[in-house]
Amino acid sequence: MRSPEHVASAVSDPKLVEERRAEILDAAVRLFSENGYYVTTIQQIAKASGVSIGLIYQYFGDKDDILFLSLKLVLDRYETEIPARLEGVEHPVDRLCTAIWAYCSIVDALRHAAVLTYRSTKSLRADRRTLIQDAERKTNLLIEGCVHQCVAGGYMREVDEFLFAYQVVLFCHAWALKNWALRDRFSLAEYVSEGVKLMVEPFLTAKGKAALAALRRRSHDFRDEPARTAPR
Amino acid sequence: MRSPEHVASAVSDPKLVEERRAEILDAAVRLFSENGYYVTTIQQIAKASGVSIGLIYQYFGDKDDILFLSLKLVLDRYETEIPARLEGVEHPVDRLCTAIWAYCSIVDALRHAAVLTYRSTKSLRADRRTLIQDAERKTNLLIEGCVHQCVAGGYMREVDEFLFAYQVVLFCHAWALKNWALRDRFSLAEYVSEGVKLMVEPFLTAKGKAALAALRRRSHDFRDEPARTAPR
Amino acid sequence: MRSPEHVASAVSDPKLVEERRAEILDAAVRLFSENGYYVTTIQQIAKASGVSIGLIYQYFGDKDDILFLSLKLVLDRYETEIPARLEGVEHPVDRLCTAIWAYCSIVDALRHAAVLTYRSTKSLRADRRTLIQDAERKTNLLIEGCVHQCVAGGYMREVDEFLFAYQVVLFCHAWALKNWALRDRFSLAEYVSEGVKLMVEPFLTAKGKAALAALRRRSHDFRDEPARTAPR
Amino acid sequence: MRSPEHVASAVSDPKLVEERRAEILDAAVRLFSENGYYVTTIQQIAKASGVSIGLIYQYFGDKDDILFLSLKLVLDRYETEIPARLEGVEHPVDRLCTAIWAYCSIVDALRHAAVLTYRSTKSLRADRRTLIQDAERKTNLLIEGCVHQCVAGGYMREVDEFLFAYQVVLFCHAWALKNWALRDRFSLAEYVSEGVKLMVEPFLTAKGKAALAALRRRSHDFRDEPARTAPR
DNA sequence: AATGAATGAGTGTTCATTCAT
DNA sequence: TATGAATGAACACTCATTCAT
Repeated sequence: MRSPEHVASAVSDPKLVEERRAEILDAAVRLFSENGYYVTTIQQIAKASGVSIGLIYQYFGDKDDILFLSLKLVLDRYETEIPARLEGVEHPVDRLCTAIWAYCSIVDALRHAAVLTYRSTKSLRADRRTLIQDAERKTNLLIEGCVHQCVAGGYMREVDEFLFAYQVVLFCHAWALKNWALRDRFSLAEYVSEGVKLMVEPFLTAKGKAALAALRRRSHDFRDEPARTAPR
Repeated sequence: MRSPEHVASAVSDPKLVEERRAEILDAAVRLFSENGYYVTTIQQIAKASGVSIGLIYQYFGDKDDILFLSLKLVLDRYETEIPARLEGVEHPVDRLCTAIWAYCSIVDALRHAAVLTYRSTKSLRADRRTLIQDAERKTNLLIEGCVHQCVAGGYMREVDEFLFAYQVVLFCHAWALKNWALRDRFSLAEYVSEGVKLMVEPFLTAKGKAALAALRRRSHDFRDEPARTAPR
Repeated sequence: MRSPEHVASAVSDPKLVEERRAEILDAAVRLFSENGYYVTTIQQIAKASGVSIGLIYQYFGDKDDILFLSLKLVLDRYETEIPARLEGVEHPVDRLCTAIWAYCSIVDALRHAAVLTYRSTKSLRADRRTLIQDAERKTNLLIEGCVHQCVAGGYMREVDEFLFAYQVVLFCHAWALKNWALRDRFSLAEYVSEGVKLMVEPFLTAKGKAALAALRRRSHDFRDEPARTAPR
Repeated sequence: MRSPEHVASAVSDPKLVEERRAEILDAAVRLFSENGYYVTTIQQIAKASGVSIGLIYQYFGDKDDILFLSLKLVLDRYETEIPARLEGVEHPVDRLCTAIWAYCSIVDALRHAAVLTYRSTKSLRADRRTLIQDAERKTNLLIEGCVHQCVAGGYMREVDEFLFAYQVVLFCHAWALKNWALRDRFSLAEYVSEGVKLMVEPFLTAKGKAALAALRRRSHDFRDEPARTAPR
């Protein structure tokens, strides 16, 4: 999962590689997110992660590698945490709403890092870019799956599931991308709630609507839902 | 409109300033869009626009200025061309659909430049960034206005107009941002058409639905609509 | 005197050359004095003197020319004004003291420009530097002449007249060079008065001392002497 | 003493910083002295000191830093070597004359660098300029102390000690500043000897004169005095 | 005679990367 | 494995000078 795929290291002990890379990437993601890829220097990453410059080059081939794995780290969070949050949630409508809620709250936790994926994917070498796009597609499929179950279960009328899922994903990303415009008008919970009204509800069948109503009764519009994402 | 506001030039003749700046920005937008802000050098811009390095600094204070005016140029296109396309369009539903169509086709024409606004706005100096965000807000209001008329005219049921408009805008931007994922599945016309189905149709009242149906009869699902934006 | 010697102009009318050069040099001396030769740009000189950049190159060959004539202008002031102030002064001791007073007050009026001669003479092309040094020598001879008359007249005992004169000149220059250290402790009049005590008085014969005493009685220690240099 | 105060280095090992800075400053002082601050490029300093351009920026913040430490180096020489030469010299008159001799011979050894302090102090950032002026004041106090002892010991009649000392300092600096005019007329030893006659002797009391005469008998007018400054 | 737009070599400075220790 | 001093190509930006008008 935390795949070192495509990125070679001069260090042999895989456990050490794992560990050190995590430390360095942690600092890199923070710095890239705050200041951007080109503005962040290797020196800064070295200082922030408490290792020497030379060591960074033992664990990463070059700066592009660090960016790649930084972006991968963010996308892996989506891919890992959304399913984790869906665990135990059975009803398709519940699953879709929970997925939206989960995605938005992860984006909220990683706000700057989420923006980074938009800012810096193009700075990646072409082959790496494709890998990142593949990872994004995979996350989209998570959402698309939820949508499909809703449709298949008769809770939602037929839609272009691919595009529908993409809209949902964009909506979640927007919480980071356009936070400057949104934060004055919505809390995260309100944002998710409005998102459901805007994107999900209109497509629900009678059966689906009933499910959503039941869900709302239980969760008071998601408002009491504790943030399950560990804040960073 | 093509506002040189906030950016001073060493050259006095305003006509010449207008002209040269346009030439240089033209090259800059292209290069920034293709390769990114930091990767693009002033040398490259100079060569691509056929002027000397020194001359660029007679028309722009520094590289940040060039980025700012490049982004402004793109946003100004939205702000100018969407109203132009709406001219003569009367019916609120028609206006909303036309706005979506117009926005998407402008984004299509400026594909890389539209991505640039997401990639590089954060590279701007903070005060400049605010100006760009203001310009984005203004374009959003164009869409929001269309939505409001639909609601006020009873063609659409009540919605959070701000968020609705933002969803529409994101959808249009997505055509550029996620073109790598969308182009295999949709032509531009199909994309717009699906967008209407996904974002507009579900909210229309009976009256609104009738209007949309009439509209579709006339325009054959937008599919025959010629691209009215001058390609760049 | 205001010699355009060694500096060619593209403009033929000598009166115009005289006039324009004066305007430009006026600005140049001020800017060079305040900010230094290398920091001052031709653009700044053009703006400050109210002429175009191109015109400057009609009246001066290059930037070095402007520096040369700027320095020459300052040295010419010494050479012109010191004799002017000595006019009508007969007694050798009086002449020497008046020369010191005159030199110091010119330096005071041209404070920054006087510093410029120390800062920037070395920036001149070698052949030009020699010309400036010649001009300095000429001013020194003015002082040396006064010293010689004192000695010849029996008012002063024998000294190395050349070195004595140089000490006097340095003392006058120091008012500009070390103004940061001197201005808190002396007014200009006090400085000159102390200078006479330090450099002249110890060398006076009895006859010389009497002359100085008479002089002081008349001029109240120079303290009431009005500044005869037109401030610039 | 060789104070790196106010200038930070990216390199941690203080011994290495000391060493490298010395190498680089050595080249910088030479180049600045010969060609001036603005004409000297970092490239030249790098080449002359045998290090890379980048390395210079590991040891100095910017070019201004290099100038500051260059000037400081020169002033530190005065401050260190004059007291060193005075060590063991007891008699006040002897001390004053020795100080003059020492100062002049240091100036002689650092001829161009001494000129640099006059040429380039104003090129320094304002806060740095003040530090340099403070250093100059400190050296002046060295001379002033000698003068004071002469007066206190009854070897010299009362004078403005501050100004007297300044005259002495100017005289020493003049050996560098006006070397083009002086070298044809005086050897260094003659210059110092004449300086004593011009500045010191006239103020000596009978007691002071006797001391000077004794001194001269011992040192044969300073003429045999070996240059104790290591030439650079 | 006068203008000022245009030029581009040259500057200080940065920073990814290497490599001796 | 780990360090961080050392490198130098590459960058943004400046400014003396030219020249068409």
